[in-house]
Amino acid sequence: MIHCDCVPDPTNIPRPTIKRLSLYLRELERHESDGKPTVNSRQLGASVGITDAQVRKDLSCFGQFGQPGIGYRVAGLAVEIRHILKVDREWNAIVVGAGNIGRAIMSYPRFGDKGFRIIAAFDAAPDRVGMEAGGCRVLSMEMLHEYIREHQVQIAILSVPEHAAQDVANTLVEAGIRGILNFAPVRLNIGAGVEVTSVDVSRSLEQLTYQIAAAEA
Amino acid sequence: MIHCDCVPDPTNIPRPTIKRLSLYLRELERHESDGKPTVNSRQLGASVGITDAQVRKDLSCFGQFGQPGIGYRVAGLAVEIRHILKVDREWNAIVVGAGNIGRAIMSYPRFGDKGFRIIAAFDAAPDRVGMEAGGCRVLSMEMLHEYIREHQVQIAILSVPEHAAQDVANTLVEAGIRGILNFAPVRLNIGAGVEVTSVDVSRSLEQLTYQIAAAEA
DNA sequence: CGGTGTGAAATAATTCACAGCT
DNA sequence: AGCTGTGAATTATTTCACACCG
Repeated sequence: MIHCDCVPDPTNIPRPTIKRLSLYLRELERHESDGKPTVNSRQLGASVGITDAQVRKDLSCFGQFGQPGIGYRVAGLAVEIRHILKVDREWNAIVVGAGNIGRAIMSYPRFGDKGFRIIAAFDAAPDRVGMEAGGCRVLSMEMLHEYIREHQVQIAILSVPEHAAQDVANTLVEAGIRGILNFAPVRLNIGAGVEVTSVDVSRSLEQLTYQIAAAEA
Repeated sequence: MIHCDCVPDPTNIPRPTIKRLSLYLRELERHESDGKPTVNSRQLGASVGITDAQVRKDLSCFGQFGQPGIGYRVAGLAVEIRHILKVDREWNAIVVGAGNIGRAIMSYPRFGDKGFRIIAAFDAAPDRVGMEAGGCRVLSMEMLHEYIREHQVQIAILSVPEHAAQDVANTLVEAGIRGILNFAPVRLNIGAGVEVTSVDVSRSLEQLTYQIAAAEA
């Protein structure tokens, strides 16, 4: 169990590996609350739907965390993965766009458990300013820039309508945001240095219809 | 422009290709409403962030849709892609779990535009039964099974709490659902013949924090 | 044993580069 | 000229298989 602080050159770590890391962590947390002390690569793989070899290969990118003949210590591995994903710290997030999706995000209590603190929300519509959801208040969009700087906000959850997304994203970048979780069905045009991850429900539905049809062919 | 009704053996079509198809379609619809008659692979690629060769390779899995020297007819290609993704028809969907996320989905008007008709919602909590959002009503969970059969519901959008997700999914499968869009952060254990696609916001946030940290290293 | 870590082999996906069409 | 469609080459990812360790 070597704790490696210097993450090895991230460019040669497969993207798919990073995506699976989140799944492993989720599963480890489940084992943790079940009180299971260890887990092996086959069990972990089965629970996320992949092979044992893949699990071992993924983890080996970051260090040697297992014990031959035993498997992985659940608690220890969870700590390692949280460290790799950088969820071993608190992140300040804001919601931008307090429509239906935005307010649903504000109200979801589980983000706080995971270290994502939603500390404010913003909306351009005057009648939404002052609303509250999940214990945080909706502020005027005019305060966005200043707020991000003053409160060291690293992450913005962007849930404005499609047509406003790029403009608002530009403001976020100018204000020094570090990452954007984008719910609008547009590709944001963002310079280097700011990361974007998108969630697109329509797209997911389209994947589903394709798969349904393909399965019965 | 050959319209191929027999989709070639779907097993050898790369998964990434299918994911990109949705992006192409989105972009084509944008061009369509801008009144642009044609688009070439370089433009299309640039707008979704990939190379022109990739665009052509993706499309060539399904037929020959382009015209040398010209590019692709925007409207024609959109029709083809809708056909491939099976969004050239109407799909009946229900929302199961009328919490914050569920109601946000019900209220999102754009799904209807794309052929996804959300025709009902269900919740186990009596105080949520009878609520309305986005023009559709919340029914009792007890009616779920019967409703799916009687109304030919093909897709369920599952937005119940994590601990209930597997149970509800089992009910959906028994009732003959064909696909599930899963918002709960669990891997659903579902037999063959029912497709599952997941949306996991916590996971997306974790991808984001990893990327933010990796970018500055 | 039972299980990890890891090179080597196999498979999948992307990019190149160019013949051929308009 | 301008652009598609596509084999061939390259690069990325997964799987295999086995040495080695507790």
